[in-house]
Amino acid sequence: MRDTAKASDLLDWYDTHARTLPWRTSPSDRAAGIMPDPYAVWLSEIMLQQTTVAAVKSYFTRFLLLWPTVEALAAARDEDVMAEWAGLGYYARARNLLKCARAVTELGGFPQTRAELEALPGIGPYTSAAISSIAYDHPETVLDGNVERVMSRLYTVLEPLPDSKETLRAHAAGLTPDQRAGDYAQAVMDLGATLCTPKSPACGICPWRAPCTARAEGIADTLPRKRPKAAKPTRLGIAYIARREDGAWLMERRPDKGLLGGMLGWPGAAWGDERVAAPPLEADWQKVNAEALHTFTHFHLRLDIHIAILPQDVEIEGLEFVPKHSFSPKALPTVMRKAFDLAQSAFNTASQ
DNA sequence: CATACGTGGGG
DNA sequence: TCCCCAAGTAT
Repeated sequence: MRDTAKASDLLDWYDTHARTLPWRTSPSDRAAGIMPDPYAVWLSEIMLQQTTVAAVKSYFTRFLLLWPTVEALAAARDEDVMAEWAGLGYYARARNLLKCARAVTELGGFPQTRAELEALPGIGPYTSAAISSIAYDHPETVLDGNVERVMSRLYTVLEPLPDSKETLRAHAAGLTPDQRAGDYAQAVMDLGATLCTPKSPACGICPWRAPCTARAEGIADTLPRKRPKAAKPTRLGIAYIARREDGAWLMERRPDKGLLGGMLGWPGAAWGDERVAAPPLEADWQKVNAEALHTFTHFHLRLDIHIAILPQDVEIEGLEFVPKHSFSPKALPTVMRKAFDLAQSAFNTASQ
């Protein structure tokens, strides 16, 4: 008879192979009663939503330096937080981060239960379970992309995602231990991230190699199955990048809802099937001989760049001039930074 | 329940 | 080059 997967085998593996991460309390420290700061757990989990560990590390460290407590973050200015989040993507997370920090401050601290956590902005089924287990050792079951992959292989779940999600959740719940819930949650995700990887899983050194049914059948690397994705259409647009004579840049704060919501960007017509020539004001606009190319989650974008120098006295309704000394390309979403880089080259060429 | 929502790295 | 994907959530 084949082995049954046991949490203890995974925990033993985690005790010696846990990754060292800036937001993580090691299994030996946890065993000694040292628990992580719930604020750090929450912050890291929000940043890690659909985002790689490598991308998150520097943002996490920077946020903790600037805002060491949830109260400090709650008191931050919105535009400062959005500027620091720039480049990390999924900007609704940053807006919800502030809402959540302010709600938690009002509550006097983070709640511990899944239900209470899930009532907060930006915290869904996965993140509530992650915080409750990692910060408080509540025996909640985390189900993220890693766990879905591990469970689909351990139990050979052939039904494609997302239809198989509840089946996978049941398997994951059956394995979740009452003790060391936080270590277990991080262990199963570490397993998915380091051994049970999407393309070439390292089954030979997996602590669950014996009970893994997909490995026994030689089909581990084909799971989980997923429904095919829709092709990405290409949209077109124009970015109008204007510099005032004193060096200030003409920019707009995008509305909170929708793509790049709450972020600073360049004025320009809405992106669609064709480029609509609608500059924000009359000026001697020059078309830059290069496009900014960018791919979002669900479409490709080709952005023409138009540049102009504006006189000192101009004002435009709904737009703002960002002074030279407070302007930083790093505070822009990546597509806007790409557009800026092309514009800057053009400005430099024009002035030579 | 399906879709919108970023980005950078790897195969 | 291009597609896949990464500690998902909101609507």
